[in-house]
Amino acid sequence: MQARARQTRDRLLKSALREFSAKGYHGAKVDSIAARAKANKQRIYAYFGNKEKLFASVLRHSFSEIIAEEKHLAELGEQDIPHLAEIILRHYMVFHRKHPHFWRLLAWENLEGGSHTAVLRGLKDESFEHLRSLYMQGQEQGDFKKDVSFESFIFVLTSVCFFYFANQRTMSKTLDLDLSDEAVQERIISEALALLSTTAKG
Amino acid sequence: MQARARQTRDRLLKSALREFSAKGYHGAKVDSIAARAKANKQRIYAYFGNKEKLFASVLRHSFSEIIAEEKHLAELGEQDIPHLAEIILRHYMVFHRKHPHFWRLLAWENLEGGSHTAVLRGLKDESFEHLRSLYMQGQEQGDFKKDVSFESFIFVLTSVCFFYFANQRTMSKTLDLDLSDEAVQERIISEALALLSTTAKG
Amino acid sequence: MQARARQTRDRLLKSALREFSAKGYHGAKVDSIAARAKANKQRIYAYFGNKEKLFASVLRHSFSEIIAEEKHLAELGEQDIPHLAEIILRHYMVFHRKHPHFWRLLAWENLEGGSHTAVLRGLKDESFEHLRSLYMQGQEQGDFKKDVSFESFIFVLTSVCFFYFANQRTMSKTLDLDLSDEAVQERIISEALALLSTTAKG
Amino acid sequence: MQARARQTRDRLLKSALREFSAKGYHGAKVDSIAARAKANKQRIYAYFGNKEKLFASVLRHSFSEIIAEEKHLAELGEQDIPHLAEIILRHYMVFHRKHPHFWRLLAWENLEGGSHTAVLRGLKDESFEHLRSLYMQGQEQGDFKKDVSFESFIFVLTSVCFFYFANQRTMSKTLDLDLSDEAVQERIISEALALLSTTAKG
DNA sequence: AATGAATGAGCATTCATTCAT
DNA sequence: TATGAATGAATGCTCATTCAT
Repeated sequence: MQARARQTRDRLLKSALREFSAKGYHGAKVDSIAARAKANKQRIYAYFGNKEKLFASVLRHSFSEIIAEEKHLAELGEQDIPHLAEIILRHYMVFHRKHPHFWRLLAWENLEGGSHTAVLRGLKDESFEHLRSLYMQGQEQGDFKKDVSFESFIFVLTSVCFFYFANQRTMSKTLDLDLSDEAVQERIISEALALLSTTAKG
Repeated sequence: MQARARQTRDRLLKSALREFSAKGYHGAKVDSIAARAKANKQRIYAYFGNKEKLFASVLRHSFSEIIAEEKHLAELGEQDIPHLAEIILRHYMVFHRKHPHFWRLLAWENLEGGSHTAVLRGLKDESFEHLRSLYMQGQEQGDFKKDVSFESFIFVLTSVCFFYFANQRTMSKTLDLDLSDEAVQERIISEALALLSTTAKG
Repeated sequence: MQARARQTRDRLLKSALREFSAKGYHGAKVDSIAARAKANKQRIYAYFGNKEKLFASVLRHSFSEIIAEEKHLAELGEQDIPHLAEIILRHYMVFHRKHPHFWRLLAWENLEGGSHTAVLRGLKDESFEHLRSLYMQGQEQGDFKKDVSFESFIFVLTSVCFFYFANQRTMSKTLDLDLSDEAVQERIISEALALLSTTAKG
Repeated sequence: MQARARQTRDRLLKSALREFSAKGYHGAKVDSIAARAKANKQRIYAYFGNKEKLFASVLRHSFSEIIAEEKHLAELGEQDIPHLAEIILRHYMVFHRKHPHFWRLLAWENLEGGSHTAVLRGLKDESFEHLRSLYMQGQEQGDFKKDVSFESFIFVLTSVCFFYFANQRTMSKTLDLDLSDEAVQERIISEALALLSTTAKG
């Protein structure tokens, strides 16, 4: 593949990411994707086969690119264990804010049948395994309750962060709070952490 | 409106709910909705105006029907305060399991622009206000931490339940747990409650 | 046919006249006609058969009603012969202004194939025959040129009047004159009469 | 635009002219236009935007093409002034016979709301201005009556020609004359000219 | 490699007409 | 007589995909 072709392909991927993220699979139009990429529509079929395969490519490509940034979590050390909940919670909040396409693509996937989900398998494994070992060490040390498994621990943290962004529109109305405001976000974070008094010492 | 018309209208609403819930606004097709309802396509325009208004009707109708069931929460009394977190968490888990369309419609709305969200305004207010007063009473009594507002409290509970269903597919893979299994669900619930040691007494 | 039915029928005819005149056969909608008449759509089929037959009825009914007013011309006497051109020209100008549906229905008919034209046959005959005899008498007397037949005479007069209304929109633009203005109309009339120096005496 | 595209576009324009001329804007169907042009329906939207814009294109294109033929009138010289009425009358009769779409499109426009008429503005101006100067010169020379403005003069001539074709069907019945017969046409022309004894000399 | 041209199935919506009460 | 309910064939327009240059 020549340099020019690579560039066209990249532009198409970027454009497709924005379209799919914004409008979902059915809402995104091949014409728009091509137009936004300033490429000829036909190139999509030349490079990706069809719309469906383009979607899968977008998922694979942007997820791996995004998740590459998660290294931060993989570099945590023993000294971080007592503040693990806060570190993770803040990490994901920053992460979602930085990568607004992530939760959207995930949500589309969960809604539209998840036929491309296979792509995701194993993507998070590494950092998760590291966090798991830190958490279990924390349980031994009495930092975390013994009756709360790592899965549940990470599940709750993940839920809050995802939900914060994914349901921002509707929850802002329900709670009469502007969740897009950073101050509000900070308040929710600190209060949620207070609620999750993770320590086993009570 | 005659009886026959009412029936046709109801069939259309039901069919539309299923279509919109399954495929979202753009993915749902008017033809399918009519076909599934065994009604003539034109009836949709006679009764609802157009696809968009049909969607709004579906939202309004099924949400109000669903939320009518939330009365359960509105009937909680003082004696329930100490177990409020558990009651709410279990309530929403049951609720989502029973009404699989709810989180889907909500998710589509959040993804597809949320232009119909106005419909939802005020729907939850009543039960929420009741819960809020119980929670604040609980704070006075020392059942709940004073530094955790009702908004954050309910936010975390809501997040976990919504996320449990909305991201079931992807999280099952990530955590290597079958979240559709009731036993797994029970485990997550109880561990999450352990994590949320809501009591102010430590 | 009962009184109520007769009223409904009449309202439908009136409404149909306005719709067909304004939008032509294809542009007029059965629903609109019924709605404007505040009648049930189905009545149209009960009373007239279908849209096409309704159109024919409108043509027949309103033409005969309109033309009944042409009696004025049938009452002209010998003393009017010298001013026949002016009388006829002014008559048709007033006529068209008073019955704006007339030229429209005629124009639709001429455009859309004229399949209903048979309806018109003989409608004008009476007054025409009277005018013809006056004109021929005028020719004998030297009021009119002998080399101009009645047909051509009436043709030119009719043309000017019809064209004045039928092409008002486009001719106003072409001539940069506001033909809907009564003063302009008067000017055109008198100048046209000057042009048609009908007298055989020069 | 490539050669093939240009051909397709031209075929569509031609087909659209026939359809719109025959059935008017509402009566013409996009499917028929495409079918008659042996082109894919979608091409209409690619080349013209939508039905409305196609109609405007047809109007603009065929009118300018037709009117290009009016040069004949723009080339008249001083020696033609005495016979101006006859020249113009015969010119328009030939013109209408040759371009049967012209009066039809005009008539549709006048009937259907004339929202596209703006397209026509200025199209005839040139030849009209030339005729106007010849006419005024003729008035000076005593060829034409001083009390008949150019507007009225041209109005009457235009009326007769337009009406002759536009109301051929209905007038043939009314006058019991076959206006489509060339001999009849010739008779009407010469008699009308006799009637319009334009000369100021009487 | 890239682009313009063409296609056919699909989609939301409308409309004349018929059926049932 | 009158009205509401239902139908099926359009109708203007879009879209993913393929063909030709």
